[in-house]
Amino acid sequence: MALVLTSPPKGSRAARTRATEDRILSVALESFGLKGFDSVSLDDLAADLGITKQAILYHWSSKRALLDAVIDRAALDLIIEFDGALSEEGSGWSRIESVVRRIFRVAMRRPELLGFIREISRIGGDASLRVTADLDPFVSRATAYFQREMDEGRIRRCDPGLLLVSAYSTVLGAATEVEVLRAVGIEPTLRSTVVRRRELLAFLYAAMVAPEHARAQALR
Amino acid sequence: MALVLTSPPKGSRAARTRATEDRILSVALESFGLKGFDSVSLDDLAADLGITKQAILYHWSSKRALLDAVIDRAALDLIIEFDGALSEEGSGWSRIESVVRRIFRVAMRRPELLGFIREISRIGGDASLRVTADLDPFVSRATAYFQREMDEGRIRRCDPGLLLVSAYSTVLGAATEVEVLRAVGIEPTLRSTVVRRRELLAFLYAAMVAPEHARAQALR
DNA sequence: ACGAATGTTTACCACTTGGTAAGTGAACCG
DNA sequence: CGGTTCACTTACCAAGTGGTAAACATTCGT
Repeated sequence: MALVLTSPPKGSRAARTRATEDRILSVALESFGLKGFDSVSLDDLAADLGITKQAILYHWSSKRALLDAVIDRAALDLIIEFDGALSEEGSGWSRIESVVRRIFRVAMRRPELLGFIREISRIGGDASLRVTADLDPFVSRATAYFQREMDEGRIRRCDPGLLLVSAYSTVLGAATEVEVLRAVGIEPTLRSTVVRRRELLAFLYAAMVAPEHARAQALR
Repeated sequence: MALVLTSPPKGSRAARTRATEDRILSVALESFGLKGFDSVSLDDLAADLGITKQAILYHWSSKRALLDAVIDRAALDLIIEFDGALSEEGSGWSRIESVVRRIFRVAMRRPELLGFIREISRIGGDASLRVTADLDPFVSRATAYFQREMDEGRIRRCDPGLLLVSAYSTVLGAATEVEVLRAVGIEPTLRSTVVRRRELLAFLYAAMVAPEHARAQALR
């Protein structure tokens, strides 16, 4: 009876509460990201979690409040996934390359995370403001990084914000638009993903790297 | 009494029926595209149209059947919007440029149309299959076009399907990811859209045009 | 050991959902 | 003209929605 993993409570009450809220946020993020906020009822969530809807409403006073919490967690997850790449060493292009690889990895392993950001964009209003605010520090770091790379002539000079958007939507699209891939006759298998990533890197490389720098690198 | 525009029925009964169905499809496309399929109830649609929900269910037997009809109409609209660009004259790059301009125009004037395609991708299943089937002829034309351009050395050689996806998601993203733009500090005004389009064209140009060809063009 | 705080459940509610059944008035056709 | 078809409405319904109230069990502080 000592080590039954299901019912017997482990850890302090506070710890278990945290664990429960964590589980709820996880499942909610996954469901909202894949199916959409309105398509997932509190009863659905509760059923997935093996609890009742009212247990969820105990931790957050409304479905909307739960959404806010999920937004915060998604932003945190995103930052954790990507911020490290910006801190990695390596020259300009290799760092961008590592970010792209990371996005692909996230898109494959956690499609719900990127889907959730899309969903929030569509919901708009306060939800968008919240995720924007949550991600602001990260966005600042990224644009500052682009700016530096441009100043040092390693990537083509242009508006850093727009470059970020272009790169973001290109990578996110290539990583997530499964249906579009299917439409052009590409089944999204692991192998095709590798090919896609390689093509995309070439695409981005040609678009971003400053011509002089590319020539200089090639001559080495 | 003769020219009251509201109530008095005009045209044959068949014509009026067609007009009603057309209105329903228009409003449904707009609502589904902007708010999502599950977020829009039949009552919402009916209220927007000034009719009753049952009038909608008279023309289509279920909400799902209505969705299928909206998919067909969205695909038709897309093809009408874009297919012409593929037929325009002009050299390789200028044709691509005109397609990009057209997508931006559509994204600005009819955001619901591109949003709807995204929504269908998320719904998946039969809905995705349907839109894929609807768009197949158009996709075939586009990839064939890319293939030809590559064969004649006007754009970089790569998988035409992947190139289409990259270009598609880049343009669609830059045109529609309003919230992301906001996050990087760009308010989506008309002027910023023009700037974005110009930057994006440079981005795509650098990525797609074959280097030799670009040099040859530049030397002219 | 005991009362209080905490996390969860059962019971319930008003409202909305997609969908059905039956009725109504106008347009069409003989 | 008279009946039938058509486009649509009014009247419902069962299931599901987010949310409230209260009961209940466990764990905590004392």
